[in-house]
Amino acid sequence: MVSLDYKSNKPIYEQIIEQMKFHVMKGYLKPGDAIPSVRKLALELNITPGTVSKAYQELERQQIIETIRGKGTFIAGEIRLIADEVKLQEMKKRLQTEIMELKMMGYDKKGIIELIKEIYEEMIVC
Amino acid sequence: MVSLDYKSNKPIYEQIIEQMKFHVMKGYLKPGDAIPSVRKLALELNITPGTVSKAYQELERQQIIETIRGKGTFIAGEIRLIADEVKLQEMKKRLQTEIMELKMMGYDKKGIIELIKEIYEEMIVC
Amino acid sequence: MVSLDYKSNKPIYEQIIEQMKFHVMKGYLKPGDAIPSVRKLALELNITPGTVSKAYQELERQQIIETIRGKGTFIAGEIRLIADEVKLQEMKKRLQTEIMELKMMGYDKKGIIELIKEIYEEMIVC
Amino acid sequence: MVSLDYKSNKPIYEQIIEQMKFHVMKGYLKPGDAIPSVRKLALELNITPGTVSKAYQELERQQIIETIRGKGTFIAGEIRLIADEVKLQEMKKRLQTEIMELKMMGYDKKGIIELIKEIYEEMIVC
DNA sequence: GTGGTCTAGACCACG
DNA sequence: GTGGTCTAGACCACT
Repeated sequence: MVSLDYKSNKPIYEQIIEQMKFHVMKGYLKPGDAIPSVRKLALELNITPGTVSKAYQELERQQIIETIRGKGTFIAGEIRLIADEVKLQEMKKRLQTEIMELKMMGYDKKGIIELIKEIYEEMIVC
Repeated sequence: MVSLDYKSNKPIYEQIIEQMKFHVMKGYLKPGDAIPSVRKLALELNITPGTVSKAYQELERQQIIETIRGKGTFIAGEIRLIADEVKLQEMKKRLQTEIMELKMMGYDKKGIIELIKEIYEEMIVC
Repeated sequence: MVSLDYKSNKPIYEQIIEQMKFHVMKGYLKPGDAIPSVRKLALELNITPGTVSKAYQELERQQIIETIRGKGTFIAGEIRLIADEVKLQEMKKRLQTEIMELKMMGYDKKGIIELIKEIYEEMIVC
Repeated sequence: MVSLDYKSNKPIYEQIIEQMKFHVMKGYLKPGDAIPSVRKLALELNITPGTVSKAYQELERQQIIETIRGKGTFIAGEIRLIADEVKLQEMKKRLQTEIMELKMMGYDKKGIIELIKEIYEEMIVC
């Protein structure tokens, strides 16, 4: 369900967050679905529970999941990331950096759009 | 020439790298142009020379700049980022994450492409 | 494991890099093996952690080692130095200089080849 | 006569030394031949006289050239680099490093010998 | 003047 | 515990 790249410089807990979001976006996880307990997932991924906990806390903060005391953790009912202006600006900045990098690698506007489309399609299909 | 966001979680040296690349891409810095000395830029940015040095060394590794011993640092002759497969894969992964976030914020394919175009245009113009 | 020549004009961090590569090549260090933590090696060698860190970062760039966040540093899975053309040219130039010196010291072609063989054998055996 | 690579990390003065030795080895410069004055070469190479002077001093120390006061600088009568044990050991160490690097790039013993031969031939011919 | 290296020490995020 | 970043200051070689 969740596969980690320990060598990546991206923190483990962020990888968990990302993949959970991915599963939700693709519909593998639907509102109300239960997700593994902190301990279970930690055991499964062979990491410390603290790391999983950190991921879950952030997911809860973003209202992707909900914890019901004594019951477990579930995908939230209505999922829609809060699109605050600050967050959007940060994203644009990151995208700007990536686009610059692509340009310097020789991609032109058309090539970049193509690449984005390609990534988009891949994401939806598989 | 370089402006830092000291609050950002992005390391200072990376910010310098990014902005130098930006200036090169936009043509503000052309091959052969001298860039500020390590000490000078450090003074200007109110950081230690070591941090500037780290940025410059990484830029040299990427063949964006060239240092001439005892003389200073200059924009390299031929600038073209090496597009090795590993690097490209990493970039695609990062872009995938951004696109996913956008989708979850409500953007559809068209909207995302629009956003990319917008960012691209802004980058070229200003 | 690593022994430094503090008098050498060769930077300490380069000496560390070189010796780590040596150990890998000789099989003393195998893929997956943990290498000493930055602090531990620094203590052992009586140098500052920053210097060790610099060496490790360069080794990671060359894909000799991999760092796992919060865990430590390990010998990479597949080790094969990337043989880009630029690097090879630099090496040839250095070798050319050495060979010239040897010639001027009186070595002829045969003698040089003998010397190279000798160095090669020593390297493998001990 | 002397062509410099300002971008190289090899000091200018060392490049001059090397090339002078090269010319001597190839016979372009013979014992008794005059070499340019410090100022002339400095002008020609567009560098400061101090750098040329440093190179000449080292060449004189190695008994490759001789300065005759009021006359100029000349290639020494009998040229044979002093092959002291220390120097040889340093060379072997450097060669060892290069060979290791080659091995890790995939060269085997035969390939390395081939490369050395190749470099040797190139050096003699051109 | 230039960049490169190193020290001694600090703080941080991650697991 | 781990590695990554940064500071403040030093020394060095090169030009």
